[in-house]
Amino acid sequence: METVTIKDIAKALNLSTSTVSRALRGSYEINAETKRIVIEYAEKVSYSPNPIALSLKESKSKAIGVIVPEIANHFFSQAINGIEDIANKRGYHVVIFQSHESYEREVVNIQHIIARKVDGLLISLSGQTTNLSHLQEIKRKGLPFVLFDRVSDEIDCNKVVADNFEGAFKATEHLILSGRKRIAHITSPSLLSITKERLAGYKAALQKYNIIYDETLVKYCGFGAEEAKELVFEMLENSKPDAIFTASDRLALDCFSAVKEKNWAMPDDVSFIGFTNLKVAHLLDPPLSTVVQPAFEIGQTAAELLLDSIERKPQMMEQFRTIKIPTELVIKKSSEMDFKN
Amino acid sequence: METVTIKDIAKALNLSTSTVSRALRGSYEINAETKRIVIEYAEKVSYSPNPIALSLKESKSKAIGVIVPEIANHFFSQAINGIEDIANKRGYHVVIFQSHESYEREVVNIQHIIARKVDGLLISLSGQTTNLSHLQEIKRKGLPFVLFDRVSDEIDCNKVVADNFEGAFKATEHLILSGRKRIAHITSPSLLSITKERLAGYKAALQKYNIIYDETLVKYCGFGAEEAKELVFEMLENSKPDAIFTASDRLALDCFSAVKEKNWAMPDDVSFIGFTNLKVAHLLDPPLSTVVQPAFEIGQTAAELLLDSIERKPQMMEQFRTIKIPTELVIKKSSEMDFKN
DNA sequence: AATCTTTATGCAAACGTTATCGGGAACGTT
DNA sequence: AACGTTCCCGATAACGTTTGCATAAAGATT
Repeated sequence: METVTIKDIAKALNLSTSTVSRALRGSYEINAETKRIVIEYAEKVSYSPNPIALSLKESKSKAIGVIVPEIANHFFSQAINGIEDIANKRGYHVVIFQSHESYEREVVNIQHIIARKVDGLLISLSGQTTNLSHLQEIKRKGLPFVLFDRVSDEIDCNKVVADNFEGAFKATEHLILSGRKRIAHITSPSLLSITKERLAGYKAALQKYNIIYDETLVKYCGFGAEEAKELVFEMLENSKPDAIFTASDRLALDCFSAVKEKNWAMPDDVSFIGFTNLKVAHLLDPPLSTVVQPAFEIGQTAAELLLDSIERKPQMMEQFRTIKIPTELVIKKSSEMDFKN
Repeated sequence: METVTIKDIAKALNLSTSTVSRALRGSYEINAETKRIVIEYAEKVSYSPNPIALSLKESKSKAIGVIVPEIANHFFSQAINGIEDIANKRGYHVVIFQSHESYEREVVNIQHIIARKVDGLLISLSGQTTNLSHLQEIKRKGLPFVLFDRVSDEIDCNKVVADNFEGAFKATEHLILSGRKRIAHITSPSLLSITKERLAGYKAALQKYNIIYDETLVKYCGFGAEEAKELVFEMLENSKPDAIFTASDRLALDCFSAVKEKNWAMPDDVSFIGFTNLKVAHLLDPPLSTVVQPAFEIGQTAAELLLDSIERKPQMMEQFRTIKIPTELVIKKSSEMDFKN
């Protein structure tokens, strides 16, 4: 793995490393002719500076770290595309890690990634994360970071989220207006902030239309393989909902699948709408209504915020912001008007 | 971003950096008592070694780079999970880059990732890549790398692929056995090796059942947004296929969607089978038959091969291998028996 | 002619770590 | 008393780069 270094150039040209370094960076104090020679030679041997050495010296790396629960999730892979888009435009690399919804993996990932001297972090919390001391720690260290999508109230920092309240409200309202009364809400673990916000939107819509909130219709679902399915079976059996509104890509699919398995017809027996970014929603049977989060845009916004934060002069105190991005309601057959009413 | 270094520990404990370094690595030539003190103190101030400094010194980083066309593609995100699985178990990090099917981005990504001194590379070629000089270059430099899925015949190196011939053969044979005669094959750009192998499998199956190969039934499709759709429209119109067999996740979805848009019934008007890793295939309308590639396992195998290659003693010459992993045929309604025949 | 500027370059330190070498102290062996 | 061992530990160089400082040569100013 022979690589050309500044030293090699210096030796070949009978110059000192400092001169070469300065010539390459176009310093004014180097003779134009010397510069030309150095630059040409560097070009010829295809010199490229060693970013590791730079990182060591400067203690920064022009790289940002991203930690998401799962890249196989559409929402996150699209968000990462948004992050990459901005980061690359501004000259940064993106290093991606997955927590796989595990708190421990989230913590060790953060340690690893910090040790690698990234200039900042974009984090979407794992489903298991309750303790935020690892974040408090990086905040204390002064390492810039932005939370996105899966954020927490328990820490004051920059955040970018979809407007979960609004999305849930619109979805619930739509179900109500299409004649549904017993609307089930199957959602993520109760400690996630997305869960709380969506639940609040759901409740607000019920209230607006004077439907009494029935807590047996709300279920929190963890990340177990069969968990969602059993929950749906049990709910269909006992609570007899006439509509189901799910949070998250994963829940939408698992629950949708479970309803089909029981041969309940959608939308006739039960109307269905999910909070998802699935690209194939319109190809499902029946085509699936969704609340679509602008994942790409969320990623872009989070990256912008982070890079601004990184490049800010240290003296100027930062005012933390929470940016909310509107969602879009896409209605398909799975939640169309209930003609029985 | 105050970080504790070995120097700080040395100063605090009135020792030399070398002693601290050795104590931390448990060297036998350090007094047990001294070791204890150092280790305890390091623990207390939560020292963690600076991997950047190590990389600079050792010229290796315990990190491997992955370059894929698109993480939003199911096949690749699952493959990455397989890669991560092995890499983490063996103490390596994974740095992910996307080429977005662009040759130029592939090249600059490779440059970036090499400059960051990864210990090896896992690459799945972009759809645009024809020129392999960037790979020849890293081969010449002696940097270990493994090609997976999207590989090329034009370079001799380690490769891991699904058994594309077998998968295509089985899919085509299945269509024939269920009564189809005019089987269209919509596939990726002709220069990709997966394209050639799948086409070969398709042809072999036709031949086995004495069906004459009709080249108007084979279409190569690039990565344009509407390309696949128009191709399908045109094909349905002119070539009147009674079955469609597509390569890749992306093509399966785009073509499936196009067939539905034209209101051709599957499987009655046209039978459909795709080469895909879509998790939701069974939820589509109609449920989609697929040739499933063991993406996770391909990722694992490629990572194993790479790490072996990295950790091999330099003196022992490496024998390059190509590992083929069997595919699985999953039949659903979209390609069920044609009762009209 | 003496001094000051300017221009262009080199030297050396620093970032954090480890490996090589060397050496002092304590002990045992002749 | 002289020498060889063993046990611990420290100084230093090195990885590739940038930068503050020093300096040499040449030109400009008295």
